[in-house]
Amino acid sequence: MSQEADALRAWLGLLKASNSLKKSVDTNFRSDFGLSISRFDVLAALDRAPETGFRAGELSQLLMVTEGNTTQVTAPLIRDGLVKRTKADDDGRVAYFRLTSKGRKVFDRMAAQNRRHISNALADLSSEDLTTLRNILGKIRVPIRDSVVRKDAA
Amino acid sequence: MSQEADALRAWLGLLKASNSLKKSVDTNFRSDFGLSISRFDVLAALDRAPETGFRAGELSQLLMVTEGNTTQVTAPLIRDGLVKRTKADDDGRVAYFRLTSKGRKVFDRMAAQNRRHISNALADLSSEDLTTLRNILGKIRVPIRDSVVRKDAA
DNA sequence: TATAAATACTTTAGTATTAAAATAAAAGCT
DNA sequence: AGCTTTTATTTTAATACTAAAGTATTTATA
Repeated sequence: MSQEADALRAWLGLLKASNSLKKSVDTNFRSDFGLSISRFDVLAALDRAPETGFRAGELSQLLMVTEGNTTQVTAPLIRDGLVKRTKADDDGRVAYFRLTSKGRKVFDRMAAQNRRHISNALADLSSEDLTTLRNILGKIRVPIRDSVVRKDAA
Repeated sequence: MSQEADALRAWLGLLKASNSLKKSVDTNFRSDFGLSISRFDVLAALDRAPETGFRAGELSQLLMVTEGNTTQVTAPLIRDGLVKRTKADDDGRVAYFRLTSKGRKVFDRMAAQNRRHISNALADLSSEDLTTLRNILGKIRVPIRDSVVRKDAA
C-alpha cells in the first residue's frame, strides 16, 4: 500500500527535476539569445524538416501543442526572420514553415550551448545512469482519460 | 564525447515524461474538480501549513514561483472560499493564507485521486525502480547562472 | 453545379507564469 | 518627529499555453 506513497514521491522528484532544469535552460536562452525555450523548440523541430518544411499541423504534433499555439509561437520568429511561412500553391489552406538561413545559424549556436548546458547538468550521471533513467521513464504509462462523455450510451 | 548526446536524449525523455504526465493530471483535476494543477499545488502547500497558515512569501518559496504568481493563483481560490487570506495584525504588510474547511475537504478528495492516478501511471515501475529513479534524479545539478551583471566590476 | 461537410489554419478569451513597477507599511537614521 | 531605506505584497505588461469559435478552402454529394 505504500507503493502509492513511493510513486507519489518519485513523481514529485521527477516534476521538480524537470521544472528546475527547464527553468535554467530557459533563463540561459533568454539572456544569451533573447529567445525562450518554446521558440527554440520550434527551431529544433524545423531543423529536422525536409526542404519544404513542415505544415502547421505537423509542427504542432511534433511539439505536442495545439495548432493555435504554433501559430502564435512562430509569429515572432517569422517577424524576426528566423522562420519563413509559405502558403502551399496546391492547397490554399495549408501553410508551410521552414528555417531561414539566419534561423539555422541561430539554432546551431543555441543547440551547441544547450548540449553543453545539459551535459553539464547531468555530469554526475554515469553512462549507465543515463540508460537506466531512460528505461525507467519509458515504463511510465500516462493514463488515457476514460471519462469521455459517450454520446450514445445505449 | 557522445556523453553530450546521451545526456541530451535522457533530458528529452525526462521532459517528455514529466510534461505528458503533468498534462494528464491537470486534465483530470479540471474535469473532476474544476481546478488546475497550479491551484491544487496551493492547496497542497497550505495543507501542510501551521494553524496560522503561510505568508505569501513562504508560499511562493515552497511553490517555487514568484510572489506575483501567488497573489494571482490564490485569488480565485479565495473567491471560491477554499482559501482564506488574513492580514497580520502586528505587521500591516504581511498576508497569511490558509485553507478553509471547505478547502481542506476539496484538497483531501483531490489528493486521494491524485495518488491513485500517479500510482497507476507508475504501476510498471518496481519498488526498486522508484528508488533508483529518485537517486538518479538527485544527481542532476542545475547550473547556477554565473553571468549576473556585477555592478562594481572594479 | 450548388450546397453541405470536412479540413487547415488563425483568432479570441481565459489561465499560468515572470519580471519589473507600484503601493504600503515598518525600521532606521538625524 | 521627520526623512530615507528596506521589506512584503500587489499590480501591470508581456509570453506561453489551451479550448473553442471563426475563416477560408477543398472535397463530397445530391
